Amino acid sequence: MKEKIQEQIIKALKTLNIEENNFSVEHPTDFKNGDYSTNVAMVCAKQLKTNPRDLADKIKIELEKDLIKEISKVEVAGAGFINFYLSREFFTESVSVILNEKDNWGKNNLLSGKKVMVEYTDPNPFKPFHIGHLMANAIGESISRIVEFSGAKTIRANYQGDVGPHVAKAIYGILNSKEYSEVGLSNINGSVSEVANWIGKCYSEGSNFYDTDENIKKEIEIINKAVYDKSDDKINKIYEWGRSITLEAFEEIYKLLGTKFEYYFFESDMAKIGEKIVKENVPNVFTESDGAIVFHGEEYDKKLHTRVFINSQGLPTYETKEIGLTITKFEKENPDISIITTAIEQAEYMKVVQKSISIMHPDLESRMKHITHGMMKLSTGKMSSRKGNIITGESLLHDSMDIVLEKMKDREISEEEKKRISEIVGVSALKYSILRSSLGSDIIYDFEKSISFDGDSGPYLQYTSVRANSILKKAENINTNGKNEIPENITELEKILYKFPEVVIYSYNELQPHQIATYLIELASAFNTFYGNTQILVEENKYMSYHLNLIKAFNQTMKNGLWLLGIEIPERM
RNA sequence: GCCCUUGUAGCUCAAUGGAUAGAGCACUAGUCUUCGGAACUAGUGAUGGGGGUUCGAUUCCCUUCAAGGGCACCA
Repeated sequence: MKEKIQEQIIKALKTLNIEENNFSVEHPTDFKNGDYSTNVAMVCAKQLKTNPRDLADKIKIELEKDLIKEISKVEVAGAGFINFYLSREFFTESVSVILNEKDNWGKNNLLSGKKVMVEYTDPNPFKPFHIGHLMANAIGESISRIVEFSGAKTIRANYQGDVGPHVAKAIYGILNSKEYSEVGLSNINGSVSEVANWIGKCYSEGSNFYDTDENIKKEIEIINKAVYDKSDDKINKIYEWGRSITLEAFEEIYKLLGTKFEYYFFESDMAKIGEKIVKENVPNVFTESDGAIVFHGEEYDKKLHTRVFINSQGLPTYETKEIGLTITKFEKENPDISIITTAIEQAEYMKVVQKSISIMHPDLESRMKHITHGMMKLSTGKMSSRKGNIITGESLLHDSMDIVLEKMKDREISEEEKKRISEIVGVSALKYSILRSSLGSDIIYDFEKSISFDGDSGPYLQYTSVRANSILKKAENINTNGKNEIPENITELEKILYKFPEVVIYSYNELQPHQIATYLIELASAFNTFYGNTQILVEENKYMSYHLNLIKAFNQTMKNGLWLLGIEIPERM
């Protein structure tokens, strides 16, 4: 539609002998200024040395000579805006387009035939899955779906640190725990998530000892080495046990969150691959310095800095593993775009690593994208899994689910269904609170306020949908014959519905899921207004079919939009 | 010290260089409308400070203040 309007304007300019293509056609923020608006008169007025409003009037007259059927009215307003009002036919048609396209409504093919790999979540075995991981997961999943909606084949990947000092600290904590010393591993029982939490606690304790006791620090370093070379049977046993049980616990969370990964990469596998690449590229890319192998980022871009890739003891650092990972991804899948989602603290680091890769493989430079989210912070201070003052993802999910159960306590629904609903709604509350704001800035997590169930929230969107569904269900048995007139005035709901595909494209271009969230809130709010002052299922209503179609179109759009945020809609709530 | 982010209503967040800066929470006043009140209607209230570019700046540039992150052997 936008393109059609642009064509009309260019045609009008031609007859007026004006040359200008630097104007824009946009949606005005306020509906009373029309459905589309152009600034063309203001842009041209200066070079023609005329008053923008007079010029706008002239252009308007030209436009009106040959108006396309989708436009009912053209007006000049404000400082010289030309506003276009879409016609009744346009809106009626767009509702039927939605009903035809169903689950494909809103898709585009900007990435058709392309392959996109998205890496996100990245929790570490032996450490707790905290709200930062929850954040990365919600964002990464949404980005994956937005990319998928744009026609790409999407590959989801997860990168996990299964070696390193954190593992040794956890193992030390386990070895010195009361539970282990009494009975060994055989008697540490409980559900998978309970055991995983216990391991997380052992990590935190081991970490405290590491920081405060020199002797224990040395012990932990010995364990660390043993983990690397697998030289100690007792440690190997604990390692295998702890690794698999924490990974299993993560898997339970992914299931609840609705994520399914195609690839799991582990740091232990990436180190060797990266090390080989780094060593092969000394001295042309990497250089030796003080016994270590480093990359001087600032030599290529003064905003970058130097980082160590292989330390002076000959051990590969995280940077080297990142190279191994990146190259592995391209070798295995050769994605057209490789997206990585991490916290913002990795931003400067990633720029340096990606620069080093770009020098070795110039063709990859434009294909690597790093998106960052802010840090999740407690209102009481910074979270640290080392200090143990973290909120685990699991406890947060359960708190959220408990609130839903509490709200439903008087409803006559089976306990089993209530549990299922609490999962869908609880996850939605959490995901929405993460996805509602743009990526990049910090989220201050306040225990009381951060999960919302009304207003600007995930459950509000679900609730609106559930109500709409409820009407449609009741309408199934109603005879709508002869009730299919269409009112002349256009609802705000219709003025929002047709914009959905544009929002998806915008959201993809910016890689910003919150664009979808913001749109859906506007949409739900418009629906609730419509719902509030329209009587839909009364016998004498001649607009019944039109109203029901509008509700179906709303529901389809809400369903597709919530899918992009990784949120399901329950049958009832 | 250098580099990167971010400063919008009391709070949490929006705003593709455009029109009267939008929401939610909180607060105030209403709606018990039949189809689900996790709702609806209305009101109060904001661009850190100072310059500049522009017909037009929350948006771009400069400067200043403030917060967060990063800057060699952690991940």
